[in-house]
Amino acid sequence: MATTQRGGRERVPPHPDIRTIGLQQVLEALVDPVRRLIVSELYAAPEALSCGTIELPVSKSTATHHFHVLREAGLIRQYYAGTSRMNALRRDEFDESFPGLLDALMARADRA
Amino acid sequence: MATTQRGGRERVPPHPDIRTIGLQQVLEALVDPVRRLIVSELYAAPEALSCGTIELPVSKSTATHHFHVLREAGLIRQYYAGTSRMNALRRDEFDESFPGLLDALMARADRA
DNA sequence: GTCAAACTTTGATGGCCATCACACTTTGAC
DNA sequence: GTCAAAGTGTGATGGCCATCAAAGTTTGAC
Repeated sequence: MATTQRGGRERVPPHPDIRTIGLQQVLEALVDPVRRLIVSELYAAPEALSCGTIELPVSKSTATHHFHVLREAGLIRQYYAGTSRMNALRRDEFDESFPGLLDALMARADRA
Repeated sequence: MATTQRGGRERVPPHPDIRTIGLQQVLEALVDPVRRLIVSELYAAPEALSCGTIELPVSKSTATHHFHVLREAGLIRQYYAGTSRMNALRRDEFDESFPGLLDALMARADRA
């Protein structure tokens, strides 16, 4: 009893309703270059990617932190596949709440 | 001699070439809610506004700091008119370098 | 010249956040 | 069961940045 899911720590993390998310939170998420790197990889990918397939210039625990922030800001959706955690952009939903924002940012993803 | 302009402190402050400005700097400028407030006032105004006409929830010295950051990020142009400092959005130039970004952000300027 | 208005500069302070190492958990393979 | 792989959680730390008060500067008005 109470083996794996103790204390409300879900295996599928909570995803906020994008309509409850403000511009401030989104900008705070996207101002970090590592997080923008993640988003641009997902933006370019045809499907979900595991955390490990995205090369990041930070430690694993920091990477976890960044994915967490992006999820809380409504930018990505996460789910487990085996021991890997998959990540996908919530692109359509996000575009509905913030029309044009993602495209405008990703158009410049390469140039610093 | 050496009355007003000592030490290279110009009365007309330097304005960067927008093409030299990166997305990172722009986002760092726009992530601050006070600075977004300034930008949205200028976005809505038909002409340049003096610092004083924009009501801000911070002290004067902090306001000066925010205008400085916005100028360095290529978002506004500043010039003196008497003892007032006027501010205007560098809208067309900025749109050329960051197409759609300002519009996408200002569309949400009200909602947090 | 004097004065007030409108900013600017300087220095100090506080809080937040990205970062890491280290220990831990979960899962799939053998 | 054992083991390795892939992340997660927990402090702790450091640096940066928004903020302010106080003193200074510049200008126009009188």
